[in-house]
Amino acid sequence: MKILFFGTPRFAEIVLQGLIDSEFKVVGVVCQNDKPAGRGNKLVSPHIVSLAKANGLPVYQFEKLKDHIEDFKTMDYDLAVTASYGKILPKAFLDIKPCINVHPSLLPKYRGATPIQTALLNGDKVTGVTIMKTEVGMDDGDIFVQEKVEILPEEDYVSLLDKLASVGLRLLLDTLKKIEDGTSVRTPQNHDEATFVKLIQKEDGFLDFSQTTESLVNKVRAFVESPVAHFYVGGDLIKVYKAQIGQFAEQAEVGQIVKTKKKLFVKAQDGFFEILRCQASGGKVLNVVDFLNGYHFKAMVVDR
RNA sequence: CGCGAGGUAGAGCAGCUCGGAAGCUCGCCGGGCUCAUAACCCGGAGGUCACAGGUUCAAAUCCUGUCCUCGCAA
Repeated sequence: MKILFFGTPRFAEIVLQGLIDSEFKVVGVVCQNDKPAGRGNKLVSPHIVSLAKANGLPVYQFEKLKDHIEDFKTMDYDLAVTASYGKILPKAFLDIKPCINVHPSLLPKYRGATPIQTALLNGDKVTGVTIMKTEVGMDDGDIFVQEKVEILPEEDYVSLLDKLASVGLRLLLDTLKKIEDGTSVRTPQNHDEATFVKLIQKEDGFLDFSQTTESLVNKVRAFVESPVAHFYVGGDLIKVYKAQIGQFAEQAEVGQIVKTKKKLFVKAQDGFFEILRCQASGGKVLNVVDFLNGYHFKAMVVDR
């Protein structure tokens, strides 16, 4: 079975790698356009482009799929697979060949672009992966298979994404086999139970210490890749990559910074938010011990 | 040429304005103290101050160029 793959970020990369290694033949990769990024605003290709090229696969980066329907019609493939492609596929494309999607949530829960972050933000203990038919509506197609995945307390966006992607890959390969055999079965979603996730804005990463330590830690876990949980002290930006609910028996005002030789806390609504890994502007991401060795606090209360 | 910060012991930083013996914290090695610690004391090893030129009696420090890292914006 020849597969045309649609996907852009890391989640898609993991799935694509698995497909390449499988018995199925990937005939091409469609991903988003190169974008100006980083210092100098140089044009940067999505990571997945190098993976595709390293495996000799043609890469298609179309501004609008709608304008390339004829191109797709002439392509030699049997089935399209989407995984975090990042764009809605037009009906004209979906009408050409069947298309299935890998979605990292227990649909109909968490439809949309940020299911993994949302599960972490909400402090969920369980999430999952769903293989479903790609339709015009957002993540509302019939379900082939779904599997629960436990979220461990120390898990963050990156580790959870890896776990979900590898489960998703296994389920996808399973489903592809069944489709090939003609034994696949799919059931409609219960649309009444559907929930939708929000897109993430940069300011969503701001740590407001009037919130609970648990919600702050969840924010760190969810946003570790982007936009990264952060706050300001004395005008300096501090990004937090790893944190936990701290154990510290002292009184302090909300937003006050408390440090010992090897530990760094910020008082939050209901306790101490302990920073384990962070970064100041211009510096590298550091474990808290290294950070404390050199960083000079310009204030001992976070900026509002 | 989008804006900005930085490269100094294994790690994180200070020193640079105003040129004149390489310093702090952590780690490491050795010793000591304590019922105990989110601890403490003594000693030790470890650095071509990113690289290359230039100015000077003298450069981590001033000037020029190169390489690398990071924050912002998009």
